[in-house]
Formats: sequence, C-alpha cells, structure tokens
Amino acid sequence: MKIGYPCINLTLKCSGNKTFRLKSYSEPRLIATVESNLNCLLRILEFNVKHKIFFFRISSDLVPFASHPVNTCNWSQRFKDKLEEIGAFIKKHSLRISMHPDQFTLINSPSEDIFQRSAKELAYHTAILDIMQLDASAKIQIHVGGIYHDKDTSLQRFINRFSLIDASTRKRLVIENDDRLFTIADCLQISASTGIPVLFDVFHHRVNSTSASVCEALKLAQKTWKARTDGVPMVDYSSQRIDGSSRAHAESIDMDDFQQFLEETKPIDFDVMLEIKDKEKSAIKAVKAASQDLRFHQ
DNA sequence: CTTAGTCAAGGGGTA
DNA sequence: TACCCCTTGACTAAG
Repeated sequence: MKIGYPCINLTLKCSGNKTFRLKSYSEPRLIATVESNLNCLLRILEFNVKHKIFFFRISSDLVPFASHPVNTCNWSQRFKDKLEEIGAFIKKHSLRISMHPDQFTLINSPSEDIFQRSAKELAYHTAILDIMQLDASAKIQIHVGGIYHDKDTSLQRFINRFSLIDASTRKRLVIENDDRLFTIADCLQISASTGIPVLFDVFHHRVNSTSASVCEALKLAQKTWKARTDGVPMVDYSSQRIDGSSRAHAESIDMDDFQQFLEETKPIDFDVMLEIKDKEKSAIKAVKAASQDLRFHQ
C-alpha cells in the first residue's frame, strides 16, 4: 500500500502545473514553463520520498497545450533528458505514478472529432510516462464518458473505441466509476469485455452506487488488475465536504473515516490517492495512520 | 497589491 | 433552445 495526493504540493514554494492562456502562447514561454514544471515535479517527488508518500498523480498541465494544434514544439525531444532523470528517480524509489486527463477526454463521444482529440490527449499522457520509461503500472485514469441519451449504446461505444486506441496507451488506461453516470458495476461490465482495469473511487461509490458495499466493490475492482503488469489496484479516496449538498472534496482528511476505511478493506492491498484539498498535509496524516498497517509500503 | 472574471477542451439537467 | 450546473487552480486584467 502506497499513499499519495494529486498534482500539487502546497508546502513547497514551486508549482509543477504552471500554465498560461492560449492567447499568450509562444514557444519560448512554453519551454520556460515546461522547464519550471519539470524542476518542480522532481522537487515534489523528493519531498514525497522524505515523507513516505510513495504515490503521486502528475498534473496534466505538465506540458501546457500538449495536444493542441498551437503547440508545434517538439517538447518530447527537447525535455527527454529531464524526463528520463525524473523517471530514474521514480524507479529508484519505487514510486507509483498516475495521471488523470480531465473531463474533456471522452473516448465514447458520438463525435468522431471529440474522439480524435481525446486520443491525442491520451497520446500526450502516454508519451510522458513512456519517456520516463515507467512500466505499465503507471496508469492513466479516465471516466467512461457521457450517456448521450442511451447508456447501453454509450457503454458499448466505449468498448469499441477502446480497441481503436493505440496499444501503448491501452496498456496504461484504466476507468474510474464517476459520481453521476457510470457506476462501479458499469465499469466492471466494460472491463469484462475489454480487460481494462477498474479504478475504484470510494467517494463516487458512496454518492452513485449499486448496492455493493465498499469492500465488495473493491474486491471486484481488484480482480480487474493483473498483478504482474498493472500492479496493485489504485483507489481514489476522499471525504465529502461538511456542507453536505456539494459534491466537492473535503478540506482535510477525516481520520476516523479513513481509519475505518483501512479496517474494512483488510487485507486487500492497493494504493490510495487522497483527493483532498490540503494535499500533502492530509497525505502525511494518512501515512502516519497507515504505517501501523501491515500492508503499508515502507 | 488585491480581486474578480475567465480559461482549449463536454455533458447533463431544467425551464 | 438557452442557460445553468458540475470542479479546479491559476492566469490576467482591472481596480
């Protein structure tokens, strides 16, 4: 079990996801931004190792406009050495890495254009992990997509489109149950016909679920990960913000809830991504709590 | 310096 | 059809 947080470290005085407006795009600015992002990423990973945070989600903004036509810079060549250096650090410390393209990446869209642009965005994420020379346990997580008035057809379209995605991306791709449309049961169904691993989101399951308990659902998701190539399952964990009505993430980790979560999932091994606003602060608390757990990676 | 509006990209729901 | 909501952080122009 490794514990992590997404994209941003609030303690360090650097940002690994600097971007800028499309209007102010220029190649020098892109290069300066990527350079600064990569330097910060390495600093964050070093910080994480110090604090036994062995799981991290790399921001999709690492290379701004990476899949946009405006960006004609050969960034993968230009930053190859730096990316390899970061990759070497990741491997040296056995860090688990994920990436999460945002909502606009929809491979099940009826629109061929949206599908093509999504494929490009996925190719960018794949390139980052490939250049770092990380194995297939470094994952790219997406949601199933939209319903488009017909859930079954849209679910089937995901399956068809998945087969059209480049193999280098396919081996890294995992799907996550979302908070409104596709439940863990839907994801498992897609997994059954594509072999894609299912990333279980605990919070989404609580607000959009079939009857399965957290532990049952997690067990089913676990079966979709091939231990040898995919690594142990990844799980997204967060607690709901106190104000109730909102689906927003909590400000800080609810330690009672987290402890109970650790208890109820024993003895399943998995890596936990804490989607919580105060980022590494909660991760450090969680690491402390989990370090007594036999599953915890030391 | 601080603040409020806005940002590449979509989709769902309601009036 | 038109508009609002979702969620996120940071850029950016205005004050």
